[in-house]
Amino acid sequence: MLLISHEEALCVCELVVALELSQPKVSRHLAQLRQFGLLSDRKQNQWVYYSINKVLPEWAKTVLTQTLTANPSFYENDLTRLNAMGNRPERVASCC
Amino acid sequence: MLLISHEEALCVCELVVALELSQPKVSRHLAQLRQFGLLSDRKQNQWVYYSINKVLPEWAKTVLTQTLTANPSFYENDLTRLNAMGNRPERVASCC
DNA sequence: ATTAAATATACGGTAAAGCGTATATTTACT
DNA sequence: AGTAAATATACGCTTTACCGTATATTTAAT
Repeated sequence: MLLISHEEALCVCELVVALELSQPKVSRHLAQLRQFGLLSDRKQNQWVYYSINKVLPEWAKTVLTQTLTANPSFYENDLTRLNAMGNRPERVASCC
Repeated sequence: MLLISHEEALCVCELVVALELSQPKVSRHLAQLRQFGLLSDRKQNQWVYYSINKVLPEWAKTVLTQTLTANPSFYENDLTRLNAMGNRPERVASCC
């Protein structure tokens, strides 16, 4: 959630690299977060991008951003791996 | 956590009534929250009062108060039962 | 001293979560 | 058409969480 919040949107394969978790594991967890309304997904070509659900109540968004900005250490390693990742899918203009 | 935050401090028997959960269940969960540094406890006569750990980082306190003030419905029923509770132990001046 | 209230915890069983593997599906590329 | 990449999901197993019951401990009241 923090990493996605920081990056606006991430696809499954990016999260697999950043979090160093298996693809089914990431996919399953994302499915749950989406199911419970925390994330939304958007399909683009062969990739599925997950982002923070924009209809989340304001207090929930505040909780996220507070946690994010106050704790860079929570995701710095993930971010390092993400930035070191080769072949990251390119975003298309239509999305943002 | 929300209820305790709202009430400053609650003892186990108050939480048992407010949450309508068994005494061992409440006690166990409180023990875990304390163990992980979220709550602190203070013994007073035969009661143990749990409160939000004051050394929690600022962002965590913000998360709590944001969630608390934005969602009274999360704990309104608990609060009703707590206020309807008879024989609530009296706080002693030495504590606050 | 005995009893009662408040709390904590040990034990055992049940329920839930979590994960790896295998596989299905969709899309892109040749 | 065939292959490869990205994603989702079903299945079975293992691990963890969770809870009720019983009981120990501490403190207060009689």
